[in-house]
Amino acid sequence: MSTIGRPRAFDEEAVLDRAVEVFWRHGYEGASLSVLTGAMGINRPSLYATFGSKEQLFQRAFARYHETQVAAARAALDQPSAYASIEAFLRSSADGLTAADHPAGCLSIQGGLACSPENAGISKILAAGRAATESALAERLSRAVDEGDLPDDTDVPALARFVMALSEGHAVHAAAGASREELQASVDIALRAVGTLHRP
Amino acid sequence: MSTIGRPRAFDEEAVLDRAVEVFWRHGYEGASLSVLTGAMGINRPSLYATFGSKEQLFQRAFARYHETQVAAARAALDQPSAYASIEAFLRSSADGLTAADHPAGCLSIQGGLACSPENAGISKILAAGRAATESALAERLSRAVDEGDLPDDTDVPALARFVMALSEGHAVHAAAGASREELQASVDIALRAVGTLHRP
DNA sequence: CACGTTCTGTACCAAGCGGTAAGCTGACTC
DNA sequence: GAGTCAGCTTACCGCTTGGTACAGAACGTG
Repeated sequence: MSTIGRPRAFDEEAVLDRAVEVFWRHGYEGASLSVLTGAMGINRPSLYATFGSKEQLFQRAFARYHETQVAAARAALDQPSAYASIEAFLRSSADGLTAADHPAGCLSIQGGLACSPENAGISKILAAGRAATESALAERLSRAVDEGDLPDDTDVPALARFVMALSEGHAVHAAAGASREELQASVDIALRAVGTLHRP
Repeated sequence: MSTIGRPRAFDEEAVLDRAVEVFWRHGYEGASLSVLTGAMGINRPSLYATFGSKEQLFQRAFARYHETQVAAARAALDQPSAYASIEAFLRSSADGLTAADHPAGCLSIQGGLACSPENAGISKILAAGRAATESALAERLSRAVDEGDLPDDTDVPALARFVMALSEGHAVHAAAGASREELQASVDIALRAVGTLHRP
C-alpha cells in the first residue's frame, strides 16, 4: 500500500502461519487471544488492526491452510487414472496428516467440528472447505467415468465420499497419535475397494 | 443411598441424558454451564453436588453415551463372519450417526478433538474411547483369522483401523449434514475392499 | 413438634474471554 | 528538524466462564 507512517514490525504471512498452527492444535474456541498473540509474537491491537477479528483471522488462517496443505492433496488428483488419483490423494493426505513440521491431523477437523452456539459459523466454514475438496475429488472421478476409466454405473458421489471420509477418519487417528505407516496400511486396504471398481 | 433429608427433585440418568445431548451438539468446551443446566433443568449447585465438576459430568456423560449408543455398534460384531461383522458395524454406525432422536455425528469426535491446553485431558478421554472400540473390532477380526475366516497374513490392526477410520469419517460427514443413504453408499464401497480379503 | 439432614434457589466470586481507547514510538516527507 | 501518519504498547472495558457460600425448603426421625 503506502510507505508513509511507521512500518510494520512483522511479516503478515509469517504471523499468519503461527496462527494456523495454534488453531490447528487447539481449535477455534480453544485458541485464546492470549495464546494466539503469544505464538504470533504480536500484541492484540496489532492483531485486530491487521486481521479485524478473531473470526476473520481464522478465515485467513483457514485459507492459508488450504493453500499450503490441502493444495498438495488436491494436486495429487492430477494422475492418469482414477485409481492412481485416489491412491495419490490418500497417500499424500496420510503424509500430510503425520508430517513433523506441523501439528498432527487436519485443521478442517481440529478447527471446530462442534462449537458453542455463537460460533456455529466456524463449523460451517470448515464443512464448506471439506465439501470443496470432496467436490474436486468427485469431479476427477466423474472425468474418469467419461474417459471410460471407471464403469458408467459408478456411484461417483459415493466414491468421492468414501475417499474423503476415510481421509477424515485418518485425520482423527493422526490427531490421536497414529503413525504414518499405520495410516498407509489403512490406505492399502481402501485401495482394494477401488481396485474392484476398475474391472466391472 | 439414604432416604434422610430432602429428596432429589430430578432423575440422575434423565438429566445425564440431556447433558449427553448438549455435549454431543456443542462439544465439551462449547457446552457452557448455563446451557448445560438449562437443558438439564437443574441449577448449578445441584449439578456440582451430583456430578462434582464439569469434567466429571462429561466423563459420566461419555460413559453413558457408550452404554446407550456405542454398545449397538459393538454388538454388531457378533456376526458369524468377519465380513458380516464389519458390514453390521458400519451399517449400524451409519444408522446411529444419522438417527433423528439425537444430534448427528458422534460424541467421541464432536466432544472435543482439539481443546484449549487446560482441557487436553478431554481429548485423551475421547481418544481412549475410540481406541477401545477399535480394539474390540481388532479382537473380532483376530478371531476370524484364527477360525480361518480371514487369511493368516491379514493385517488385522490395519483392517480394524480402516473400518474405524471410515466410521469416524462418516461421523464427520454426518455432523455436516450427510444423510443416512449417503453414508450407506459409502459403506457399500468399503465392503468391496473387505470382500477381496476373504478370497486370498 | 423440633431436629438433623439433604436438596434447591439466589446471588455471588475470581479469572479469563474477545475486543478497544489513548498515548508513545518510529520512519517517512517537506 | 518539524509535521504527519501508521504501528506498537499499556491498560482497560463489559461480559461470560467454571465454581461456590449461604439461606431457605422439604423430607425422615426423635
